[in-house]
Amino acid sequence: MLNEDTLSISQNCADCPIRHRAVCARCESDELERLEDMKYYRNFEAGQTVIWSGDKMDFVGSVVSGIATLTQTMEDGRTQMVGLLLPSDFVGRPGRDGAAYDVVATTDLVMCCFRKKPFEEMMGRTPHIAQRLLEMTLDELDAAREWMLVLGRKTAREKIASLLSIIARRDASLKLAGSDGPMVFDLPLTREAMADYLGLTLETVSRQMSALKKDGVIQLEGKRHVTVPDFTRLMEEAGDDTDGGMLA
Amino acid sequence: MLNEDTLSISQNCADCPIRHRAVCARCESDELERLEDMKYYRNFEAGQTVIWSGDKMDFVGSVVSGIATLTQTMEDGRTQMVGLLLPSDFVGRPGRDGAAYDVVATTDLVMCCFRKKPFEEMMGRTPHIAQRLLEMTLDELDAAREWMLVLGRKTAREKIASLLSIIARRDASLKLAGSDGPMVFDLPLTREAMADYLGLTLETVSRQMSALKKDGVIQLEGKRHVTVPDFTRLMEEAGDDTDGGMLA
DNA sequence: GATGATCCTTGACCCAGATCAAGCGCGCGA
DNA sequence: TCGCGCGCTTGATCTGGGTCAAGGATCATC
Repeated sequence: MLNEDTLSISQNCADCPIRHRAVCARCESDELERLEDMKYYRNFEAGQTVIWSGDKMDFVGSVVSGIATLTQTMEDGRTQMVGLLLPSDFVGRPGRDGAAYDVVATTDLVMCCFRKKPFEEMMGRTPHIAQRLLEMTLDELDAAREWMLVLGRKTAREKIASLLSIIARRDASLKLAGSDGPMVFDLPLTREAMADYLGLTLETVSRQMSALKKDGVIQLEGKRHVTVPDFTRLMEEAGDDTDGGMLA
Repeated sequence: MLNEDTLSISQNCADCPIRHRAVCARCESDELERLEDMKYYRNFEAGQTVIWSGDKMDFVGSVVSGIATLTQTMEDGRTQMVGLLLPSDFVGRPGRDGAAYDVVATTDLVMCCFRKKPFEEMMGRTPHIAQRLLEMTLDELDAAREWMLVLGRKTAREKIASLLSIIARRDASLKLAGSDGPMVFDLPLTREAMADYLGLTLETVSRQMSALKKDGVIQLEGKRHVTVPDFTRLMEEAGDDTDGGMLA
């Protein structure tokens, strides 16, 4: 429960792995220098809670490496994941003090944090930071709305296929593109986390994973290592427009 | 299917009903003048489609009066509402050409539209427009995430209660606040639209409305006119933290 | 005042996914 | 090497909400 895991890895923005995709993507080197003054790194272990819903937040920041989840919980314990934070994703909301959601590290996690006050001030004086954040927020809003369709209208099988295709697509975009060969990746989520993402129980997740495997839509090695022999097939199972993701 | 309903009501920004809440909330009068050059009003009748998903959009804009819905539809016809657009809400995404969702007028609707190109340029040169849009987008993102919890984890009865409490709260905030008396409002949505919002069928919506009525949580006069004698009770039925909305 | 059309309600039945329960397999600490 | 815990699978049963079907209420048009 102690988040004192603050490790000041001396690291500078110039060779940051998320340099070109995070909030700071469009900053010039003099602006990066100013950002470096207000920034610090924090490390979290898999399973650790980064922020509790309702806590006061005195920082905002970016995921540098690892994966975290945004979740909302009702009093009786029902929980729903409302966001999946990947490297370069932004955490926290300028202009608001309390955290609205729990943030939990799913894997080991490194975050680049900015002290909130100075960051807000800088955002006021540096338009393209706000513009970049707007862009990122609009993308997140689109993702959230896509997810509303999944939660509201898709069957359990379609939900699982949707999640797998999202993770597969993201993984492919990291490991530089190309190659129509089978897609291979490791699931970063437990069955329970998948259930929380999809509004299902973990038993249903397990059953549908088994069904997709039996039907040859995916292959499983162990519980987490997934091979997708035919991505188009997976997309069909997800109920998505088959040609959907192919533009852009 | 003809949207030629363009009616140039001569109207100026100074006495616009959403002046202080829309994207232009923080604009000075000289900036408003520039906005007036690129703006025009459009009227739609209840039921008319404002934008088809996938269409090229050459404008962005704000809802001035009336209500519209943002919906997503799968090939087989399943549809999910992903946003409810109320006066002052923003439509369209700067920096993207195609519309991502269908926008449909639920009631008669007046929109204040800006030609997209000039608006984008102005946004580049006027930081507080982007900042205001960021603020609004972050609010929408929060609303979308709240809705993900509703869609993923709530029962039919809780879903209905959640929707009613949202509409009741919004209505109260318009009719200036105060008064612990019963809240009274008209539902702006058909049972089918409510179903699309909540990921239910219209039959289930109807049954749960009847159940809430029978249990005295709401009173119904006709199909649309709702009285909420005890808002706290409604919030409990929604499964929300009873004291949730009371801060701020 | 009949004739639809639209929107809504209610009933009967069914099924996808939840719930309850048992057990497997793998990694880890003693 | 054992045992124990965690993550996962699988089976049996239950149920909330979907599906199908039959009207009712209100309104506009003839």
